[in-house]
Amino acid sequence: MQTKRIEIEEKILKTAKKVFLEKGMAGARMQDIADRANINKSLIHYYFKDKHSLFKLVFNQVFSIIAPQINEIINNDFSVEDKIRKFTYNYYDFRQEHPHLSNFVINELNVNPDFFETLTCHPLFPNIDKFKAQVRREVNQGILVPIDGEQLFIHIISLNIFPFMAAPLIQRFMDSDNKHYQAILNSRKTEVADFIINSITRKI
Amino acid sequence: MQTKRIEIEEKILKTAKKVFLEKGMAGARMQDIADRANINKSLIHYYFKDKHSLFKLVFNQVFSIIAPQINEIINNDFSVEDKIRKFTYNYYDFRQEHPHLSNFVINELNVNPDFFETLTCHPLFPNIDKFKAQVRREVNQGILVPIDGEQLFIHIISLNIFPFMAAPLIQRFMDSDNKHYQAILNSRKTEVADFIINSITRKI
DNA sequence: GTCTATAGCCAGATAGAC
DNA sequence: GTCTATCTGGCTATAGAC
Repeated sequence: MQTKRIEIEEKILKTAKKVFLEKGMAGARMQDIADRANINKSLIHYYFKDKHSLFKLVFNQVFSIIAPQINEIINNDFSVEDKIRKFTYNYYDFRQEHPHLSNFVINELNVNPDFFETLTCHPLFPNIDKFKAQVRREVNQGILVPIDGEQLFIHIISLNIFPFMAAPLIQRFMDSDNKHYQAILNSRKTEVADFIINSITRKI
Repeated sequence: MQTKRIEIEEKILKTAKKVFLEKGMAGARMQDIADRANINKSLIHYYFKDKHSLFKLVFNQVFSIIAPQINEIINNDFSVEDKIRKFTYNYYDFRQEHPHLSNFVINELNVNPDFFETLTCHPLFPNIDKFKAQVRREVNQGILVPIDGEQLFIHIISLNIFPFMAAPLIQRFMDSDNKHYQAILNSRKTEVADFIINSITRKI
């Protein structure tokens, strides 16, 4: 039955994604994936050859979720300010849905740089040239203070992504419970955008 | 010979640190540590019992390098502005010396939250209460625009740490080579501080 | 203290029955 | 396609000679 085959493939992929995201490539166990998916371990090999093949599929799939988020800053038609507000506002909900994503990608790429080969030819792989040009334009128009588009791009993603990546650690620096830290993250939906805009727009 | 014993212990620790930082706990191999340290694998067990004990030692040692960096923002007597400038300026060189540190700590804590037990009782474990109070004071004095100390703290470490953590990825978003990205990071030594200060100080 | 040899385990992968 | 049983290799850890 063709549909069942696909169902199972997807169940394995979905579960593998969960396990790889939690434990990373080196820490993940095929048996763990099989158990959580309620299937026999051999079936994973039947459908996906080996651990590495499965991982590469998951890795690309995960990147396909992240890439559009980044591209939103780069490719839509809003002003720089609106881009920042929109991205910052949406990022919180995105993280609620996909908590481990960026930790996973960044870490695996650091541990095993070979994976870049898989990524850089990805159809959605972000390139910030358009954003750089837009920033230059708005600086020339006097909307923004003089700032380099590359630096601004780094500011934006740093202020948004890092507080989630290092959440458990920062939370302890603040000696606060999970609920309080979630509230802090939530208020960053607007706080971060205000902070950036306040720095880069000309005051009257 | 007592001195030789200590020499070897330190050689193992130093090498173990290197390997754990590169590969993480799950990816590190005892054989790899032995080979790079030019000693017999059994010796590691003789000196440090097992992999886990060795890892915990390394982990705490690594955290002892990071903690003072964070505490610099929190505990010295400079104004908020000077703290930001100083930390931001020094962080680049710190990263040149210890490139994998924060990735390692943050990732291991995400994969295995149990390690927090080892950390939270660490004598240098940072607590940002003093910084919060200082920010509140400077806001009341009109030096800073109204801003929450916790949010500002998160801004500062995000803008500094993340660009290094995600360096390989961001570099490719920019389609630039390593040298260019290093230049970008280097100019952030002052750029980031200006960016923050520009947002949080009152304009004349 | 340092080595060799190996025990013992566990994980990924495969053979082969059904 | 799905299962059981098993192989194979790799890794941690230890026993024991020197």
